[in-house]
Amino acid sequence: MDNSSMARLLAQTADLLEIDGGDGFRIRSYRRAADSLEQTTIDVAGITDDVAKLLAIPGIGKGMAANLQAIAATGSLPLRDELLTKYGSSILELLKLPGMGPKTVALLWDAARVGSVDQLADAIEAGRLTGLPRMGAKQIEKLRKGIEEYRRSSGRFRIDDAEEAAQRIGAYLRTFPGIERVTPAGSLRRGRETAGDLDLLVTGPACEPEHTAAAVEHVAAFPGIRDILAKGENKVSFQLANGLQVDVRLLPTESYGAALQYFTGSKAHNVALRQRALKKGYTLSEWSLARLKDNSTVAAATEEEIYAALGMEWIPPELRENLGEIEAASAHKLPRLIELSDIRGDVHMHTTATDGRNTILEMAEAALARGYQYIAITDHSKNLAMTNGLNEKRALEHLRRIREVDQQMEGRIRVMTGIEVDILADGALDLDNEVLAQMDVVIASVHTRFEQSQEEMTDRILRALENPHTRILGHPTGRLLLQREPYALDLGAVLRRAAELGVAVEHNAAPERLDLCDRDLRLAKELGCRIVVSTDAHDTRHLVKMEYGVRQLRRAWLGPHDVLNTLPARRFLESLRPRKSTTT
DNA sequence: GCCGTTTTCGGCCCGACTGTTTTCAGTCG
Repeated sequence: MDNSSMARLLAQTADLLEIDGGDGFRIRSYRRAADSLEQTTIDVAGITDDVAKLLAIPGIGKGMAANLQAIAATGSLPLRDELLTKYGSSILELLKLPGMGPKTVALLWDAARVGSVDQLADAIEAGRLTGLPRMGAKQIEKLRKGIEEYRRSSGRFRIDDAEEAAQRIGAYLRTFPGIERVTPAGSLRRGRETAGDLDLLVTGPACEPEHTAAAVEHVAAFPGIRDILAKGENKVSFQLANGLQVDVRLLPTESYGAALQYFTGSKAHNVALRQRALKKGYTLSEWSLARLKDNSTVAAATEEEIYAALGMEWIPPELRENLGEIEAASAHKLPRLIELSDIRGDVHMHTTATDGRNTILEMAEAALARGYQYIAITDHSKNLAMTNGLNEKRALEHLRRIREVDQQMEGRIRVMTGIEVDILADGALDLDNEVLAQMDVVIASVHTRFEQSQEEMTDRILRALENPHTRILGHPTGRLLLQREPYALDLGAVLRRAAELGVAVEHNAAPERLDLCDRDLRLAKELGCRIVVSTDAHDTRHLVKMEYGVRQLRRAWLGPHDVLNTLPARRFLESLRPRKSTTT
């Protein structure tokens, strides 16, 4: 079992203990152990028979080591199983509803025997919640909305989870002699934020017609499979433990391009493309582009050939949504899209000073290794108490240390000073202007989404933009993917004002928080916003998430000139809103 | 349940906000 799966079991146990009213510190130690397993590079399953090595992992003591051994031996944890038996296997999904914490879950269980989202919906309909402590009309309405949202989003998976699964399965498939290429198609290849399922296209000698039997068996023997849904001559469909459905297709090499094109989609793009093929006297299928009159093949082995035969440039998968890309490709006027290698710096990251896991120096070294020319260290401000946010005094101390590291790097990489300052309910920033004035990069972000109306939230952010020290608006929509709606705000008004004032808007690249969707990014460009893409890294390893952010930018048709942090360090800083001097 | 000790037990991130409250419990970050 991999570390993430073990971590999930520990985290679930923590949630269950909390519902069960267990000791808070014991619960936290389970959470900490889970985090630790996510972070460590050690393969924990491989060392469970060596207690000394287990104890060397932070957050793992004698008790937790025994838990890990139990997991390795049985695939589960006795305490977790016991609690799931007590409360039912669906109890944890309730925690995903907004405003629903362990205490409320416990209350609903005790008072109404509600143990799942469906049961909660029934209980609300039947009016069984009215009269319960802390269950007023507003609270019940909030739950009702939360259930709707939950039902809408369940069934889709975050792109990084899908990607991780694709890589794991791909690595496994390639161990089979005769399997050469494994390519993800579908929404993963198009770079969407979520994927409903995973399409993997496989080619190689073992995938040629009439010879697929052994390869099919190999696919079906993938260790992570929960359930096989279908198994034919050239397709295996299965479900992973997390519910993600995977379709693996074995393809002859000569029709690989046609299949890749077909299964990459989108549907709208393919429909438009097929219409175009028909006009030219061709027919396009997952097997080939062929002449209508005699069914002879025109192109099939590569996508490039197919698009070329239709009189088009090859279209990057991110653009295939039938939003004008077919016309542009026909006129040979596709834009030069931004690429990961265009990014010269990452300007939003946290360190051990607040809730990050690496030091300033470690972040700088990791960014240097990625080939960046600069970074900005932007830790949290004091209002985020839970993260050990910086007050004025600590922020200035931190600024000094950032400058020291900058010196230490001797020009190999520029380390800019910065802060991610919190936007309070009234739109004020939670640090003194004298401190903000000394920072290279001031990112102002909303972190708390209390019940503000759309007007109030918009106003809150507009006020923050007016603060002359705000240089970047951080994660503007606060959307937590697949869990919450964005907090309602008039994004158009915010982006318009940001453009007027020269405040850059951040596209947060972290997949768990992809913030401006491709449509929002198109709007930002139309309105003339300066756009910054950054990872919000809390760990050196998070720096790679830049890749996901860049893919969203590509989906929005953005090029290198549309994004500020493709510029060299000095020009990047000059392109931000001018710094306000300290004294007025 | 972990940790760091003053080696045997006490400490373990905390402040803002909401709703249902008559003074506060619960959630969130």
